[in-house]
Amino acid sequence: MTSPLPAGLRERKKAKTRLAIREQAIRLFEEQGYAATTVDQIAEAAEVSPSTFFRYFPTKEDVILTDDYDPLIVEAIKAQPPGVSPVKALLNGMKSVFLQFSAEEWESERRRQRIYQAVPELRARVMNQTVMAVDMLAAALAERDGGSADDLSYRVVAGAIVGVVVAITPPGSANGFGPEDLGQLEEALNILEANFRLR
Amino acid sequence: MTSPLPAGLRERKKAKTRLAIREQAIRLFEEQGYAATTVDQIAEAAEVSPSTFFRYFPTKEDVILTDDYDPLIVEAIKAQPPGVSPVKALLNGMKSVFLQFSAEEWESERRRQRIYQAVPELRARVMNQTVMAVDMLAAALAERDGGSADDLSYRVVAGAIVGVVVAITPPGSANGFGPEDLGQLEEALNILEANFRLR
DNA sequence: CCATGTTTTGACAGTAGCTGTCACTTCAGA
DNA sequence: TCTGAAGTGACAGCTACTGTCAAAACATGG
Repeated sequence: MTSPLPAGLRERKKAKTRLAIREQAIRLFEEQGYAATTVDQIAEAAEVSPSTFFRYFPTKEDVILTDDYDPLIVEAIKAQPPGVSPVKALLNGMKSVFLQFSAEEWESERRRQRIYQAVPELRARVMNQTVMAVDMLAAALAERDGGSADDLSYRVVAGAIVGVVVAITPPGSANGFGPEDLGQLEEALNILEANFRLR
Repeated sequence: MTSPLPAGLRERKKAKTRLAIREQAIRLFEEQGYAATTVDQIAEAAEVSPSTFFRYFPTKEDVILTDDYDPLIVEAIKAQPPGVSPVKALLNGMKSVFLQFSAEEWESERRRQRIYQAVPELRARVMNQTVMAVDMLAAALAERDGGSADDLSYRVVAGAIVGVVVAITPPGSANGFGPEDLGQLEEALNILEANFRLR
């Protein structure tokens, strides 16, 4: 009865169902592989009908693709004062979100990443999301120091930063990105930072 | 990029069939949209059976995804002397390939791009290919001046460069990348170059 | 506590991408 | 011209995904 936010019984049940589907899906993906697992199996394991599955997730891919904290990072970046360099702004933004992760959140995230790193079609979708983050980052950087998001300079800086972030998580990284990798992220961004003059 | 190697009749016929499938597919995609076009329709238009279609292209997506000149660009980059900066090496490499395009090749490439820019699932695959180009570029840059491809610096530089290239071709660009866009590419890379100190 | 309307759900049918198999045709090389 | 290899087409089957519709679960006003 002591639930944090969800007011109605309906909302609570929905959240529960969604969680159950995702958990069972990830479990089955780990056990049998992504392609070998059918939506029917997931639905049965989560004790819902196949049609209900698609009501919660538009496609089978979306079970893995959903990522809740990208917007949080964007907010954290915008909150950085204008004096901070673009690279440091992103680094601080990412750290401020990731450092608040609980052990369970890290573990869950790591499982998610292991799956999509291993499945090309999922990885493609995630990479696309990441590429689209260039737009968000460029806008955030522009807003932060009152410039125009259309300014090519912002896009270049944002592209370079995102490119570096992507570059340090190659397809082969089997264990996913964990707290122990924050160091390499910082190192890579420092290399970039050390060679940037802009702003 | 015309291969004057019609060795056997079989090879010629295969190339012809492949070309016919791709041409009809692109035509139908333009006319009816990607999702609304079935493989059966493409097969019929190209006068082959549906099973033959899948023998030439593993998936419907592959009709659009195939890109022949990425390896050419990599070669052109490796050919750049070590004195040239990484950014200039990539720019020169890309130019040396693109500037040899005929009007037909540009037009074909533009149609291809228009389609995958409009279809999220295709765009995702292309973006993933692009991200994987970071590895190739890092390796090419390392090989060019005799360093190790594992050196984080190379990955950072490669990531930044690829990030910038991606950043200037946003999802909305409806007309695709054409010869008239080479200028903006050069401009963006110059902005990056102007702010790079490394090497 | 009950009657109301709204939301959620499950069953069913249908489309299309993709895979595998098998026999038939077409071509290349000796 | 013969023989083996490669290309082709028809067919069957699985699964992701969509749409419809009626039943069940729930929220709300009386």
